[in-house]
Amino acid sequence: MKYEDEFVKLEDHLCFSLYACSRAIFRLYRPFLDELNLTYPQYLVLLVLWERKQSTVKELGELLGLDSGTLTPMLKRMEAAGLVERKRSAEDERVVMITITEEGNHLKEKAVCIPRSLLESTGMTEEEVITINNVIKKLLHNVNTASMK
Amino acid sequence: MKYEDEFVKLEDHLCFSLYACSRAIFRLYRPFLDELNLTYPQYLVLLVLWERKQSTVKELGELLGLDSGTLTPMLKRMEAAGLVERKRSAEDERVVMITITEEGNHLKEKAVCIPRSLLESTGMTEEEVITINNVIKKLLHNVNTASMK
DNA sequence: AACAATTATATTGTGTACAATTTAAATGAA
DNA sequence: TTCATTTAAATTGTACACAATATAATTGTT
Repeated sequence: MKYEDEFVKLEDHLCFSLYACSRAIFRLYRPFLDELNLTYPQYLVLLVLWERKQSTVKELGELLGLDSGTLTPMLKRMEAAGLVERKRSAEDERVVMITITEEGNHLKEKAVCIPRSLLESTGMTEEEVITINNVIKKLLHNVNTASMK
Repeated sequence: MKYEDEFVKLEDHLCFSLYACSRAIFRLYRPFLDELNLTYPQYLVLLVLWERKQSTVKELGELLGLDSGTLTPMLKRMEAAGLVERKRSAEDERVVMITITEEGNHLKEKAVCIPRSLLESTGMTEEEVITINNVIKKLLHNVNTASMK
């Protein structure tokens, strides 16, 4: 009945565990991403573009849970680095199409080994990771549903 | 055998789920914390100080997984807001003691209801949250152990 | 058609994160 | 004791996050 009590400690805050854990995993990614000159959020954008070649800022925002205030400058940096192209759609001038470049696509080959490397460095089994991921995805869904109201 | 494959999708990246989920929960906290004029990381600092009244920058860094580059400016803002005091230790001039003020301590009464409110808004049971928290804390431990090597 | 409302990005401003470096104090070995 | 090493914070610089606002294009209503 922790949540009935007067005070919930830091360590009992699920939100803190998630926050600390995601940053701790960022740290594991860093040496691999440094190799590719990528930040973690940039890597996430590429994951989307490796799947579908092309996307809009709006769609990237929905998939990653980021807004244009975060994405616009990040995508400009990625464009400057030669990883993506930004072009206004001809049909709807409000929309900016983000397309992956040859160079951006080429990084995929160097990046595919990262998930397995990280899995090994934590010493966890693939099944464990998949199970936890499903739990977190369900939690994310609950939280997003809650924030709609 | 996802991790043996050529390519792991965004949604199968546990790290992305954790990252998205922790930011989604931040969003649930926001209206409550706005009321107290706190950011989420500042709330975390107060959680520590509500437990032990006093801490050092180093200790806060270890507990929260943040470094002085993040904490120093944040603690200065909290000092400016009247929530904490920053004072060099007399025994060891390198150490900065962070002490909670009357005002900072007073916020505790307004904040204790937050965890329960959030629990209710997600519609999850306390047992579920505790279970997930234990899973994530174990994962965090594994990740931190991995990064030592 | 005219114009209000909506939509997709961009911009501005504040607050983290964190690597890398700096500074000053304390510790330890010769 | 003396000086190299270590340690705790602070500083610098870059990159997110995100609220709030602005801008321009499209859609919906009358």
